[in-house]
Amino acid sequence: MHSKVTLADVAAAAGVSKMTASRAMRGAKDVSPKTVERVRKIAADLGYMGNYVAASLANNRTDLIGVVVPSLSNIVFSEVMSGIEDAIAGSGLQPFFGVTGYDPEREYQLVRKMLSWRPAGLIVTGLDQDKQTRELLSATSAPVVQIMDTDGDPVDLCVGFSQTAAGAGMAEMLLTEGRRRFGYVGCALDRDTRAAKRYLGYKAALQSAGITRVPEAVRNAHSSVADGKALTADLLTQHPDLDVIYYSNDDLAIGGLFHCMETGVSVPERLILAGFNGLDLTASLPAPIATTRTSRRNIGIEAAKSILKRHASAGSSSPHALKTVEIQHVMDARRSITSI
Amino acid sequence: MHSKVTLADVAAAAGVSKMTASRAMRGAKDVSPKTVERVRKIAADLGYMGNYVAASLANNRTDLIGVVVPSLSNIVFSEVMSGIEDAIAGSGLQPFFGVTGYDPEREYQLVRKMLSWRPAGLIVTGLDQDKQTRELLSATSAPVVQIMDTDGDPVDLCVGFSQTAAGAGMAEMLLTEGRRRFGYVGCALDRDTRAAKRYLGYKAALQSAGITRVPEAVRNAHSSVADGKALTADLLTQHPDLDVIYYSNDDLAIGGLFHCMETGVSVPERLILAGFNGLDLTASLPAPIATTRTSRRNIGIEAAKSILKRHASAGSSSPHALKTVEIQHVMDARRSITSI
DNA sequence: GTTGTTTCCGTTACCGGTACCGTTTGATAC
DNA sequence: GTATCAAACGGTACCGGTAACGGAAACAAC
Repeated sequence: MHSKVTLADVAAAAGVSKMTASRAMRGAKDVSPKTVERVRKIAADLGYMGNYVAASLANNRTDLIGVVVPSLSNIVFSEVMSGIEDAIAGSGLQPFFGVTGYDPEREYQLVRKMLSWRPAGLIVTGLDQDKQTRELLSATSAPVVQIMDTDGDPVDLCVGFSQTAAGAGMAEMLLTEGRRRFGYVGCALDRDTRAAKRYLGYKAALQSAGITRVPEAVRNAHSSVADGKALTADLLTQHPDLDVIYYSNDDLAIGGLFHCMETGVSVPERLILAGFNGLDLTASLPAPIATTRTSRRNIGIEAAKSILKRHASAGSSSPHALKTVEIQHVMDARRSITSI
Repeated sequence: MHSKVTLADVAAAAGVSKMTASRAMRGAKDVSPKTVERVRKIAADLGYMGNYVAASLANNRTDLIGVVVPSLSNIVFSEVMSGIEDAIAGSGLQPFFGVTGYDPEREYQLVRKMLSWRPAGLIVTGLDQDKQTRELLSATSAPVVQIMDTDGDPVDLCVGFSQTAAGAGMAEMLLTEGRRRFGYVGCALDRDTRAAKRYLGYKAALQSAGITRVPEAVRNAHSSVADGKALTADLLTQHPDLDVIYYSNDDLAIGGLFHCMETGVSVPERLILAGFNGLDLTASLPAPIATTRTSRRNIGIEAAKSILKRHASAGSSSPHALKTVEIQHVMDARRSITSI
């Protein structure tokens, strides 16, 4: 076992100073090729493994990017993370994730913890952190990217789209399809502020069209296909005349579709179902549902890129690198609505 | 801005030594309650934020748990991660994730990187790492948990179930259902060694029953519902007489189901479709498919727990804490097959 | 031969905490 | 009044690297 080989050991074995060994291992200049080779060989023989903790402390920066998401059971966030991964791959940076479970207190603790690691950047979901979390985020010198939402006031960088506009856009599309009797099914609107914003946009757009009555079936629980099925059944029992139902996401809408298939409600002829996210699955369903395709993968990619950009220019930055509060990238969810 | 407040600053402001400030912040003993209160107040006023990097270096341990998964687009791993999160919550430990994309080279690099952070533990997916990765894993003093698979030789701890047995179990169930004409649809079997193992178990069980001809449609690409649809179409065109198709996972099977619904093949009467994983979605489908329910959430939980256990006893451990190669927890996938 | 100019390497001083051990102080005991 | 002891706090030496600077040797130019 070679459990605790340090750089000093390698240096000693190679007959050079710690500093030279360090340079050789990192591929820095000011070392002769022969020495590099020798040091590396010895390091390999000894089973030396660098210590990021020490290195990070020494140069006062880590190569970690903290990523805060509300949930992992929602595939959307997995895809965001996947995009981040891809954008970062090869840059030497390393993402580390944390899950809040839509709990503001956990979010605060998580952000604190992450900042204690002095990350190279932070990516957090949404714009609606609570006050103390916001304070933390604005006090950091690391770049902070808020993603998935642009309806609000970003702390630093922001990559996403307007949730309100997405909801409104869907309503408008459905109106032009000639529908008039709108329903709504949602889950966890108390905590999922983005879903709530979509609902607001949806209702506002309908209101503008003179439609004020929007029967709803909501539940404050984690959303699932099974919930979509059950809530749709509830809603249609109460309001059998509906000709469109908007769901807070695709999972619920798919559940709704399955309910309709089992009870013989023809989709989309008699009833249009509209979800949100544009999951791959929706393209393969036996009957078409409407959805808003969100480019969540790209959101992850763009978020990571904007951190990389800052990171790259970090060395040459002016001493007082001001935080540029800006919306880096806005994806237009309104434009990516799948019509029926 | 209070960007670079260190413990020394806090100590100076409080009129105590760094050491006392450190103890006060950590809630260690040997500090008077008054002092603790004063120091903490000043720390809060100054916006002091601990530095995990420095702390970790000083006491030679981090509270990080590295988690290596092959993919994030597969919801199964999200759920594993979710289980890990839950089990760890409140323990002070912090998971950080990495994605290999089923690439052994990336897996090696990732494991190296993670170990360079001197984590409190490592959770990696599968038992089939390549040689150099295995060497890294066995050289570490941190506990290593390999998950999702027990058909092989674990480096240290292991939480999972036998993939081979799962495949065989499904075959046996289907045989007792009276089926005789078996097909198979799979994706990425070259890289997803666990799916490959299930297929082997499946074929072996069929062989024992005297069935040697198993038409297959496979594709070396990332699996999706759309692929399931397409591959099922291919397979049924070539072999319309099949009365059962086993898929390498639920996504593909769901795609198969959608294909059957669209082409009028009655499921499960004429054709049984069998997937793997037991996704929630499968319970809500308009027609029943068979699947193997894997308790992936529990796998995550148990894996994290076994690391916590080691972590807790780390202080009192003997100097030569031997690695105990053991299978900590085995879930029996064979027992959780959903019959039709 | 003297004076640059590279190239390569070592010395020193940290980075921001914590373990370990020593010291001071007040209280209690005798 | 002195001995004893626990509680509270400080000094020092690290943890394992790296930045910054300095210096010696090798090579070039004049």
